[in-house]
Order: sequence, then structure tokens, then C-alpha cells
Amino acid sequence: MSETAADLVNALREEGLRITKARRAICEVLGAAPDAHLTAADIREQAQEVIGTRIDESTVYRTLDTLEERGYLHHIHPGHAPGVIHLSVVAEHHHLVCEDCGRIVDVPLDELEPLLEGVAAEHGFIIDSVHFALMGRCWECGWAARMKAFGPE
Amino acid sequence: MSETAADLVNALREEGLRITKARRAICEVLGAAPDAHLTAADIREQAQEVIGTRIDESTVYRTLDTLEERGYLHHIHPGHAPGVIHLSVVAEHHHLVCEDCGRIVDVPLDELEPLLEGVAAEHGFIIDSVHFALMGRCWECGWAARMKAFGPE
DNA sequence: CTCGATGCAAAGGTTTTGCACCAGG
DNA sequence: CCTGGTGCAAAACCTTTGCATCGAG
Repeated sequence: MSETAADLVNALREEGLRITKARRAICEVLGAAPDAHLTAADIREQAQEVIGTRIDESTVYRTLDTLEERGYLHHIHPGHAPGVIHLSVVAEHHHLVCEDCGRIVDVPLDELEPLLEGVAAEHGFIIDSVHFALMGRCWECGWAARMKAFGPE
Repeated sequence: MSETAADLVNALREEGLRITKARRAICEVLGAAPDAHLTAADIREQAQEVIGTRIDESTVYRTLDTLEERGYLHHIHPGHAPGVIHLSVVAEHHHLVCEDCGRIVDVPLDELEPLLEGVAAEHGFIIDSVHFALMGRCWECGWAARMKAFGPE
């Protein structure tokens, strides 16, 4: 078990939550790839492999909710795609999501946070930087699109 | 019929698209409140009132898709809430969405666009500024949350 | 033993799709 | 006419909820 996963489990224990097979497996998955961009479905699949038995979707969602309530993780909304889960212990960052291929690129918070915070504050807002994704096109897909645009002529 | 709505209809005609009752009504709704933040359901409801007959959801979605493909509108993803439709002719802006009350505040593009563009470019991304929302808390909800935090003690 | 967590089933809300029919140009 | 647009029905998709049962502490 990864150190991160163990930390997570211990944290849950200290919160007075029960350590079940499903939860341990989910923590394992999250801890194994702390900087991955996993959906609930991904996590469920991998967690099932870890323990070799079925875990219900509802269990996954409820566990993730619990973990998020306690501040151990966040989720973001990458456009149309399903929500992406995100460990809080990992250095926080913004997300650039490619609308074409779904690729997600991380941008260190300090590159954008101060700017966003300032502008938001002027409009009476407190920005929640870890809860949204910036949409756009990655270099590859942007290039493909330009090629296509030039092609037909 | 608002001028904006008429422009939209004319634009559709010039694209060789057919002007149906449903489409005219939808254009009417969009043109009537060009800077509103409407969901597909809102648009459907209002469009039905305009013509007094039923319009199917699928028709609304297909019409909006068509309009978006041709560049007459955009949609954004305000977190968990349904997608929000947005006329392109209106001065474009970023959106701050309150996670608690759903309120949406507009931020002129020029306040953020250059900053976002620069950072995104460093990561090989071309930002699509009109296709996402920045999440956070509006002043009112942030205040309510702080009161609640202080209350129980 | 007790309460919290699970699985199962069902529903929720939004958006998409297939198909036969209708109507715009 | 003829093709594109519509309504209807059904499904897809992600997520949430109710309820009886199970198992961690």
C-alpha cells in the first residue's frame, strides 16, 4: 500500500469513519496515482481489481462524497465529460482540458491564482480554484484542426 | 420581434437553413434577452409560450446545436447545473458561478483573457474562453457561510 | 450490539438518438 | 416534390436516493 493511501486510511480512522474493504480499495487507488485524473468509473474499476470483488457505483460516489466533505479530495468538471477526482494532498493546480481529445494539463496554482483572485474579488467573488477546468485545445488537436481547415481547398 | 432575433433568423436563412415555427420562436427568446443566462429548458419553456404550441426538447437541443455549430451562440458548464446558453453577438465575457446559489456574474473578457491566454500558451493550449465557468462563492453566500461558521460556538 | 456502510434497484436530471411523418422552400 | 426539421419514444449517461442487510468497532 502506498504511503499516501495509508495516510488516507489513517485519516479516515481518526475521523471516526469505518474502514471497509471498499473504502480501503478506493484509498489505495487514489493513493497509487495521486496526480492522475480519474473519474468515478475509473476509480470503481480499479478498486474492484484491487479487492477482486464488486463495488457498487453508489458506494464509490458516497465514499468520494465523504472524502470530499472532509477535505481529502476535490472534483472538477471538465466540460461535457464526467467529473474528475483529485487528491487534495497533491500540490493544487488549475486544469486545462482539451475539448477535442479530453487531455488534461495541470497548471501550477501560482501561475493563475493571484490573477483570478484579484479579478473575482472586484466582482464580489471568492474563487474556488480547484473546482473548475479551463477549456481549450491542446497543441496537437489545434494543429489537426488547422490542417483540416487547410485541407479541403 | 427584437432586432437581434431578426438578425438571427436572417442569418439562418442565409445559411440555407429552414425557418420553422420552433426555430423562429427560439431565436425570438434568445434575441429578447441577449445577455440572459438561459438553460435549454428555459429556452424551451419561453419559446413554447411565444408560439403557444409544444416544442420538443430534442428540437431545442438540435436547434441550439445548429446555432452553435454556425457560431451564433456558445454554451458554458456551470458546475453541476445544466448548461447555459449564450448569444455570441453579445460582448463576450467570462462567467463567475456561485456554487451555493447559482448566481452568475459576468466578467469582461479583457480583464482575464490576456492573462489566461498567456499562461495557457506556455502549456501548449489555446484557451476557449467562452466555454467554461469559474466557480466560487458570491459575496452573499460567502458571508452566509462565515456567519454559519461563527454561529454554533 | 449498534450504527454506519454496502449492495441492489430504482429514479433523477440532462442530453442524445432512431424513426416515421410533416412542412418549408 | 424532396430534403431537412419535427415530435415522439426510447435510451444513454452520470449521479443520487430509499431500503433492507451486513459488518466494523
